[in-house]
Amino acid sequence: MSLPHILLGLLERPQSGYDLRRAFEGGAAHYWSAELSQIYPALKKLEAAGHVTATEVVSQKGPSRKVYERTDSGRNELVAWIRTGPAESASRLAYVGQIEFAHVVGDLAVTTRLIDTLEVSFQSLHDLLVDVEAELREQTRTPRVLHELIAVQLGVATLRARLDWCEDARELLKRAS
Amino acid sequence: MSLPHILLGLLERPQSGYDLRRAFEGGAAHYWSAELSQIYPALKKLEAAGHVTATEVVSQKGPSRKVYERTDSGRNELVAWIRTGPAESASRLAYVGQIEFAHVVGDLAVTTRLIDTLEVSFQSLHDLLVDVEAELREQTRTPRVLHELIAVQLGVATLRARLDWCEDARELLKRAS
DNA sequence: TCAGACATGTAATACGTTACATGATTAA
DNA sequence: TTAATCATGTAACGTATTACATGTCTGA
Repeated sequence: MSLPHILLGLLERPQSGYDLRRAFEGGAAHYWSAELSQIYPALKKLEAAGHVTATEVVSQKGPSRKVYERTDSGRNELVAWIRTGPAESASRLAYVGQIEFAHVVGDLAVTTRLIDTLEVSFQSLHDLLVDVEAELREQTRTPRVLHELIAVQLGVATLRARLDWCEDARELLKRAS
Repeated sequence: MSLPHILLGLLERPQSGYDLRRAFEGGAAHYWSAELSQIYPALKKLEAAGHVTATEVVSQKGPSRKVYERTDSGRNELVAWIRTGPAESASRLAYVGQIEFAHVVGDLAVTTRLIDTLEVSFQSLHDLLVDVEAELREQTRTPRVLHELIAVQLGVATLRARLDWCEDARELLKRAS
């Protein structure tokens, strides 16, 4: 049950469901994602549980927004979740399987193409996270900023490692052909 | 629809459902996982589709096993999947959120404890993968071995990066306290 | 004899994606 | 005028976890 807790965390600042989805396309993309069809019901359940409150706000552009705000109860629930220790779950990176099994194709160029395509995705997320990291470095080092910095650095480190791997893997494939 | 394809890939060597689950606890753990309750129905569907065949084999220990073998049709399906390009999906690493939001706890020691616990998991998977990598390095460099090596190196590189991050993050937290 | 590994399965529940439904505002 | 973005929601379907159900063999 992580999505509700992730939403509670992101609601450090009051936001609408629509805003929260944009977080999953931006700085939060490296660790979580959810569709609007999952976010809206999740927010309703959090409201029913008293963890957030909703306020209808007239929007400048488009229909009126429902801005959600975290309550003390929601804050307590978030703290309790964090105190239970790391919420680890299994990785599901199908593309690694595709590479591992790609020998059945009988054409190393297919593997190289897989890696080239992956590299583009890795690079764009990496660049985005580096920007987020730079912004955080310019801010006063409050506990909040410190934690955000640590979290984004995990993403940057992971993506740097994967980008390096792309080069190394391509080199191994070139030597083998 | 990745699980069936992952299973087809792992069935490079004929195996039972029980065997396949053990793969997800071993060398395949860094990119995929599935429970037996998901594996058994998936194998049945693959059999119905003609992508695998099942053979009942009497076991030395315990009840008789159902050993699945990939057919030509299954091999073609696997190749087609790999040729469609990388199957990318969103990351879901709730523990990164826990760290990002941990400032609400108001106690940096909690964040440090999260990182310490994560480090233990990272280390054990890292060590396992390093062993797998070493074994592959000793084998003749066939295309199959080359691809397995490349895949496992992505896991090793990712985990090395995360282990380094654990140290760096702890250092930042120490300076801040 | 009893716990743990071996071995296969189904059922209930929870989580996540895609498709559907509606409508306003803005910029090209 | 028409496409894109803003904004909220439901329904249908697919994927994954937990719990249930059954039974054998081996070693302590």
